[in-house]
Amino acid sequence: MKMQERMKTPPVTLITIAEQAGVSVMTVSRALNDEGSVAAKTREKVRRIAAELGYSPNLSAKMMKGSRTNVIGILVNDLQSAVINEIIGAVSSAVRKLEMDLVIYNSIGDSDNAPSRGLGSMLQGLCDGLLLILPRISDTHLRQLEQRGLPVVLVNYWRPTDLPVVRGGNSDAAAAATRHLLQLGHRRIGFIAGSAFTGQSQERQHGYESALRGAGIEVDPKLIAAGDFGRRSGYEAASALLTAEDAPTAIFAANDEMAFGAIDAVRACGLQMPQDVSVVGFDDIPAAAHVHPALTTVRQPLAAISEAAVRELLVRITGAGGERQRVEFPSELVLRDSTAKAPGRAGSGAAPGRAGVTPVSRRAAASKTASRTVAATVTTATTAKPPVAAGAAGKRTPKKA
Amino acid sequence: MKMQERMKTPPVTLITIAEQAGVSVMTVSRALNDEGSVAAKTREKVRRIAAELGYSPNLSAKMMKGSRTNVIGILVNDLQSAVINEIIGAVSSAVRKLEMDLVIYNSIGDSDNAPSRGLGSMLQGLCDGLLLILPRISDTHLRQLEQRGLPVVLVNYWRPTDLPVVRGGNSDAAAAATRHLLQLGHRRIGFIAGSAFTGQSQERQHGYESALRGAGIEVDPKLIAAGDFGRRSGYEAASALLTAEDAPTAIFAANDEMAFGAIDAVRACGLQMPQDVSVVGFDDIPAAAHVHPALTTVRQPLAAISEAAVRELLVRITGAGGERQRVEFPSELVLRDSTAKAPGRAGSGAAPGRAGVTPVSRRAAASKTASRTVAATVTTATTAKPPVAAGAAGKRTPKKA
DNA sequence: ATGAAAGCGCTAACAA
DNA sequence: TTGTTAGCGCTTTCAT
Repeated sequence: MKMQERMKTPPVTLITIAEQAGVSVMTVSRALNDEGSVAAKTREKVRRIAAELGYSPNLSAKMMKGSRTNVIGILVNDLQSAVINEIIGAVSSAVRKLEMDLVIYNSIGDSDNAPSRGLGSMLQGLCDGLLLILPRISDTHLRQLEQRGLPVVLVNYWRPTDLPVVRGGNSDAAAAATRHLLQLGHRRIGFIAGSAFTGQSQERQHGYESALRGAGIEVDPKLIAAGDFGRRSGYEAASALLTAEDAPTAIFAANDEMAFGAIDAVRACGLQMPQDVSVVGFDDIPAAAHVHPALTTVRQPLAAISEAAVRELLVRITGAGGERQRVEFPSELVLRDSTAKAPGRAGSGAAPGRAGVTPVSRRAAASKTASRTVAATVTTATTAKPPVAAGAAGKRTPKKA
Repeated sequence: MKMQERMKTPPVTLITIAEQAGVSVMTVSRALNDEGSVAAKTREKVRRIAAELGYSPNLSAKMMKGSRTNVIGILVNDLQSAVINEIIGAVSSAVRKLEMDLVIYNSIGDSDNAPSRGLGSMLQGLCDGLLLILPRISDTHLRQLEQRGLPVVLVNYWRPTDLPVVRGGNSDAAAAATRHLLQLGHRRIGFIAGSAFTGQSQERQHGYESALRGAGIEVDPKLIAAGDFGRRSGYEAASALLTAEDAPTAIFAANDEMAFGAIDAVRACGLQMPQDVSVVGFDDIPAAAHVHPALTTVRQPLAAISEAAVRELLVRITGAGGERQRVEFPSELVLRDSTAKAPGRAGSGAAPGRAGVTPVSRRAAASKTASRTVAATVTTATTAKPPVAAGAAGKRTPKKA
């Protein structure tokens, strides 16, 4: 016996069921899909047999006939990213509510050249529509997608495109974060930029710069350091900023990971957090509440974004109408313990609701993971009105279960 | 103009190419797949045209013919889980090396009843094989899968099954963690169990109990609390343990999330970490290094596990032979700052390499995210020898980029 | 209410 | 080397 034959049950098809039920294949199809008219008794019988046999439809065949598969696809390039994972989780819930299925396609590494191969699979087959999350995809490929006629919605994409986009505020919230630092009396505020793929870093930097200008402060290019959204790059950028002449008293990193790196750098320089240097991040990934000191950062309403993205996609799949090309949700500033009054200054103001709070009581609050959120300026959607009133001032951060 | 017709390019099929090239469909198929014999010149031409037209094969059609799709699927039930995400990332790399594609199917919520619907899609179509990661899947469904003849490999599954399993050590590492606490002088050590789905919590509890017995300590059921792997449940379980009579001086949680909750609970009880109470977790999720105090925990070699799982799956897909039914990798204890000598005791020993380290210097070490790892007992695989020599004592934790 | 036939895009098997 | 035929599982169309 050289070949140990595996006992595979031949797949159950409509034919199998039809034979068992003594009806035609077509009747079975109709019975199972609730389409056309089938005698109640027949449908009952067919369904029972299908259940008994453990029938499950062959999606490929279904799709080949051009009908809907009820599967929507997500294309991501970095499953390690906490933000992306939160979005995926939220999308997952939204999709489930619609009784549809979700398939995630990980195109990590396909930075620019080869995504078409993988895309092809999703495209041609399987899914009715595609959600692109923080794609590094090139414009060329975006256009290819569009032409295929497969419904596509971009999530958190900020570069110019004609494709529909659902996203969270960057610029306004970044400005709010910067103003928060200004109110604490900081005058030299460093910025650590991320990579440019999705355009988000640029938006955040824009908010940072406009807040400075709004306060009558010149933007100093020497205070702007380049990073790549990774923790290490945040460490290095912050180290450079802090050891340079006329170092900043506060650092605004374009994402939380880099902010973590910046915190490490502050300590490595022998400085105290937040007394000597304040640090602000962006994203409010779960770890942001758990680092020490807990990170003041900006949170996008990822659940709302995800739900809207799915809704937009569905509208395009069904052709129901009412598409929006741009949907934006305001982000909100989350105050925690990584920011404090600028050293050697009384501070020209205090954080809302936190005036006079000493570092000690701040830390106590941190241990309970409590934090307050402050509304960022509400971004008005380009072609649609802001779908939710997110970001009410003073709203409590929901505790993570 | 009521209906804004979308301009969809009709999909490029073999037929399109065949017409353009003036050959038959079959020749095109052969040319593109390098199968059969095709004149070099013809193949060249066909390929050029295919490229020009941006052809990408219809996977569904391909699969319907029963040929390989070069896609492997992952079935998960919780994309929010940090552990699962790390596994997925590692699997992703492994799959990419094989020039195959990866599709993730999120079956969250399908705890027991309805996974067949979603499973069906993956099964019937799309993928050549399936990796089940920490599935909550019922035995019935497992068996169904097996019978379909679709190659399946379970990752980190601990309940009894005939299906192939690749997993990381639980029991031995949990015993090592418990012995670590014992060496620090702790005698009353609480255990917070997780949910029972994958059998992992039971394994960890088993290690905990056997270590206690090995030290001649009776297992006290009152020291064992039930959780569900969520942070909140860890908080509640730890609160209960700490406020009970004869409270433990150390708590071993079956995963990091619950350990975080336990740390919160310790503080909420007005106790100091780690002077009054030591806490140990399991998993070493990224956040474990960033909480305060940094968490002593157990790390599974997820990269090795993932690679082995993919390899096992591929072996089954190709029928190349050399299958292993059980592959296990030893896990290792990661010492950080959440564990210290038992209060009011000299301690019957000290953690390897950390004797005499005061809390102060411990915290300093934490800020650099430095940690040491200690080998857990090596678990010998059931039907195969341990594939890697993971867990050398004293090995440095690789710094996260 | 039910059935028969055709065909989606592709490839295995045979034919030329 | 190339082409023809058939059919994968399903649904749409047109009959009955």
